[in-house]
Amino acid sequence: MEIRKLLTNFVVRKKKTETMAYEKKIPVDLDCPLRLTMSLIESKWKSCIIDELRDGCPRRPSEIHKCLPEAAPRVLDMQLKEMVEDGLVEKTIYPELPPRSEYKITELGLSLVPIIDQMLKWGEDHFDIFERKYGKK
Amino acid sequence: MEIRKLLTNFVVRKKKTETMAYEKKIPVDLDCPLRLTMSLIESKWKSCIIDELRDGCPRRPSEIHKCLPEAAPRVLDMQLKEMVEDGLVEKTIYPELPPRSEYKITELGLSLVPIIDQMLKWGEDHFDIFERKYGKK
DNA sequence: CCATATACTGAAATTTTTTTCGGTATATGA
DNA sequence: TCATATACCGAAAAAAATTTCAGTATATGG
Repeated sequence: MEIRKLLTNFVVRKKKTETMAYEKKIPVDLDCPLRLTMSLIESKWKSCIIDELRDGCPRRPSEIHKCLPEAAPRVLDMQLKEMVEDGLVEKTIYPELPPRSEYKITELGLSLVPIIDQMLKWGEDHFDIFERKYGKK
Repeated sequence: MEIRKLLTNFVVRKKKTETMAYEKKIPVDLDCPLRLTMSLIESKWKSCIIDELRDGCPRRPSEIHKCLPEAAPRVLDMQLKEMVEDGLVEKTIYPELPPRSEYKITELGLSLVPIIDQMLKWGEDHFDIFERKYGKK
């Protein structure tokens, strides 16, 4: 019974992790418009990626990595992949060697920029409060 | 060496988990205004809590729980606690029995409402895309 | 031939977040 | 006396997200 439970958990976990690498189980939250929007951008780096690509210029993965050096490249890859699936970003693969690909923000992705902007502005306007509260390392 | 490493990890993990219940280790991300704003609202239910309290009326925890039945009560408690720490919400405890307390959005919390609104609107405007893409259970 | 740069991947480790469970306290009304 | 309602808490389990590691492929330049 105990072993069976452990085994089941292991299998489930394994499967989740596997699918996670390819596709989210529940990619977006359709229950509530607010959670829908949040679920598209709340991963650690997605809002930053949108901010990076907002000018409409295509970027190569290595450029994006350079701009967000704190993020593990693997995560950026995965989050970009999800954003492509969600239609926020489009990807072009050039059949060259060494390989080259580019990510470019879509119309849909651009429509999120005003939200990103407001969050940027809010962060700037209230930075001092939180620096006083949590700052100085 | 191996044991030492495991032990260290254990201690760190334990400590992290313990503090987590009381306070976040790095409560907000001060490195970037965008991540700062995100870090205040990106937890699963925080944006919904703000939306719940936006009218300025104080709410008792049990009312908030009722409005967000999908969230585990424990999480709402913890997220409310963090929001109080961050200054987005204020809490009043009435010295009565059975216990009574109320949460009310602050000025700072209210200043996030326009962002919440924009996300709500975006979610409504683009719901159909994602329902077509990911919907129908 | 060999190191390099590039984009990408699977697997596993680690960290963080969320959930579940079992408990605290005490006035009130049956 | 006893169940009820209320707000809350600690510990641990479970789930999810992130990071790290060790690889794949192949044209190009030394």
